[in-house]
Amino acid sequence: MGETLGVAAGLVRLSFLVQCVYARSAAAYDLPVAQAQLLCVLKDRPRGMTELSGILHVEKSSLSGLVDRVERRGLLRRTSSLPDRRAVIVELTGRGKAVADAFYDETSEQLLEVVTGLSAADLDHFTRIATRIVLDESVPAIFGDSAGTGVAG
Amino acid sequence: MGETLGVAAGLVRLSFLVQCVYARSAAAYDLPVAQAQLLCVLKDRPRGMTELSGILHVEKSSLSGLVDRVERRGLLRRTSSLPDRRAVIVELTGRGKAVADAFYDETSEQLLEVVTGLSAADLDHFTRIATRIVLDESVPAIFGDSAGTGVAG
DNA sequence: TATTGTTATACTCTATAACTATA
DNA sequence: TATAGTTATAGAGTATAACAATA
Repeated sequence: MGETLGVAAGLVRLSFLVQCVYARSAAAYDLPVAQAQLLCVLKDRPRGMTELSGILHVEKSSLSGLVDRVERRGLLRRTSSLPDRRAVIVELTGRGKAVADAFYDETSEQLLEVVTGLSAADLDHFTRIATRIVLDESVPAIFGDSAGTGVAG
Repeated sequence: MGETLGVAAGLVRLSFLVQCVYARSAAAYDLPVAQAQLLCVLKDRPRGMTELSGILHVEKSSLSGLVDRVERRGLLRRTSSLPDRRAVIVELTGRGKAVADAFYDETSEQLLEVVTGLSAADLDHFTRIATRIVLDESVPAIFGDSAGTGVAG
């Protein structure tokens, strides 16, 4: 052994690896990464455009086009919010929900394989620390239905 | 306490966080993420187009355009390989090297801040495990000059 | 006036397919 | 024939600025 990367290099390369796995899984569902990400955010509940913009860290104008493309695939629909007639609620269709669930499960599985070589103790420790960082930094809930809805610093 | 994400959610959200930090840092240098990434790969040594294509996981045709745009900024130059006259060697210019170094240092610093809340022991453990995963999976050396030149599975 | 969302525009990034030049 | 790289083309993704409708 001996080779040790710094924290920063470890984080960036790990991130690159995760992106690759995510992208490969998305491609298996014929989805661009951005669209798969949107599906995952909408997986558990409908969201407003401004809300989605904050979660995904994209401008509302960019989001309009992204939602258009996913809508064209029949995976989501725009609904109008009754209380505020300016607002739009974005929600998955039945097919959208099915695709989102399948993609989520498949991606989770592929990611588990990435950490297959770790001991149970290391895996547990690693998960705990990663969770800690992510919650500390208020990373939005772009994957997984549990905690975290804020906007990352 | 109580809130715990699964491994997969932890990995994806951590990756999202790292991407955000990376993107913000790149923006501070007026660089699109892909261009910053290319600079980091070239930071320590020149590379051929096919080699870069494998490291960055992009088609050579896409890479041609990417290299064009960075070249137009005066941050790299194409050199011809003497032994094989088909091959092209891509290397940073003086300014490119300066920008790459500055971006790399700044990004590393920003990423360190992300793990500021961890104890020394946790940070050490985390880094060791992340390094282990990244080396096990042969993640290319897209950041940091140490080990890893293979192509991710 | 402020906010919600869209449209117009321009650029980056990406892949596929067809191509040139060299090996 | 095979490999190195480019060009052509088309589409996705993004931001900025200007706009419409509602609050």
